[in-house]
Amino acid sequence: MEEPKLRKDAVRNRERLLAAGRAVFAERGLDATLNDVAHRAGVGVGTAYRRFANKEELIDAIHIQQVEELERILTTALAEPDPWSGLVFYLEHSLAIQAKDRGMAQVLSGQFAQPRRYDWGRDRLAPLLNKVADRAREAGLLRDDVTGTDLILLQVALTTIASTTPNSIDANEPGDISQLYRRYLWIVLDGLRPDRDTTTLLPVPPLTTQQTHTLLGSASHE
Amino acid sequence: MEEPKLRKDAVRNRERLLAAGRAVFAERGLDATLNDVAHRAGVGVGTAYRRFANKEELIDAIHIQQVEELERILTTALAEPDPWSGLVFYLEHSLAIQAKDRGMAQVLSGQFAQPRRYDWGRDRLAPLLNKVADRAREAGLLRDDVTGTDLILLQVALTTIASTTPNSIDANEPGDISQLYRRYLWIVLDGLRPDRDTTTLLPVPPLTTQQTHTLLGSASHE
DNA sequence: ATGGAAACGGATTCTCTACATCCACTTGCT
DNA sequence: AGCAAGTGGATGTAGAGAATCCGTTTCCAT
Repeated sequence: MEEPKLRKDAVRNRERLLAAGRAVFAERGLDATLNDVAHRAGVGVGTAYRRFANKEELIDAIHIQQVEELERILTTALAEPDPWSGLVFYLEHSLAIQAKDRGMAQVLSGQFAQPRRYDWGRDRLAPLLNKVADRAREAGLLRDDVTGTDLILLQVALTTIASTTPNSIDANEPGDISQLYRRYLWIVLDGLRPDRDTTTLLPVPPLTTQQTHTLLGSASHE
Repeated sequence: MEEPKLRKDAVRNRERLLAAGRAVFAERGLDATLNDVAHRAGVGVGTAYRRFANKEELIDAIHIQQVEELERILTTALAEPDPWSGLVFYLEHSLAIQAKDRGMAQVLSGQFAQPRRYDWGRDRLAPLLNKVADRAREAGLLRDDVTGTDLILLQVALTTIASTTPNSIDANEPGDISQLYRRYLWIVLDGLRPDRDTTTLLPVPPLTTQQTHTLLGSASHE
């Protein structure tokens, strides 16, 4: 193994940069500059570029942590005894995170698509998410024409609202809007339940997992 | 009135530029360049800048046409005898247009927010859209906690999917994905109907029209 | 038909912005 | 103490889009 072992201050600065990166990318999205991140970390730009070859690499490092976070959420969702509650738990938490983390939302929605860069994360999360959907569907709590990939796409759609909304300073103030996405999440959830008079026959088939990943991993917007 | 009356070739070129602008902005979104548009119009850049002071002004001119188009759709929706069909008609058509016109989607979703620039259009469409929603709700065909602003926000969310999807050349080819957004539209529509066993109490109140316009008219993303 | 105002084309200039490097100086480690 | 490792931030570079300028062409009123 090649472990050049960093000096103590180098390790400390790497840590600071990661934390600052999370904060800056969360607030301003992934077009923030490595200079911005360095400043926030209280460190020179040169240092930033010695610790991470470029912005991509820093984003990758952060992305790994975030995938692990989502993995924990999915695991918890699967541990939930009621499959529907598990599904709701996942969507609520995943969206809550993305509402506060613009950068993460960008990666997960494929709006920062470096062609195959984030496949690793998707490959890791997809099976768990599919299990969440399958479990609910097989229990008769989720309409039977809906799959795990549908949850991804719906999440992408709702994330738009979550990130359009300003992150209020005080979420209790009247007129606070930071939770607005939850309103639409619950409308969607009602649309996903099977217990209704008439469930509409959906006009288009769902995507395969593969198609979904291709779509989100290669689309480039603005 | 001040009508400097343009020369015949100038009028023709203005027309070409408008058409080219619609095409280019539809395909590539609003970050396309006036140079791009000029090229597509078969016209020099200089000409483009003589006919339209800058990109903004061209976009404005196009935007006016598009608002009128939406107005016609809303009017037709209101003429529909069944209020629910009217609502569906509006969403289907509006989304279909935005799926093919990335630029329009950007303006309507507030992703190209020049602070108060597009208020005119919103002010003009909002009352009609509210009427569409009210009519359906009062007929008991739309859940009674849902308003016109909800339709706007849901539309914004669904537009994300519509514009993430590549505009297929041939919409009949198997594996075509250009209609995918309709799948989620219909899930949402099922969530909007009142005829179900349990309608969930929504966790957040709807936005006022004013709030919605502020939100979409000032948010900056990308 | 003709003269001159209007319009045209597109190479060119201007302005920004982000990325990345370089090197004189400082710090941590043995 | 000594030196490799690390640091800061001014500076260089590159690329992209906006807009202009001016020599040439086109329109149209007389």
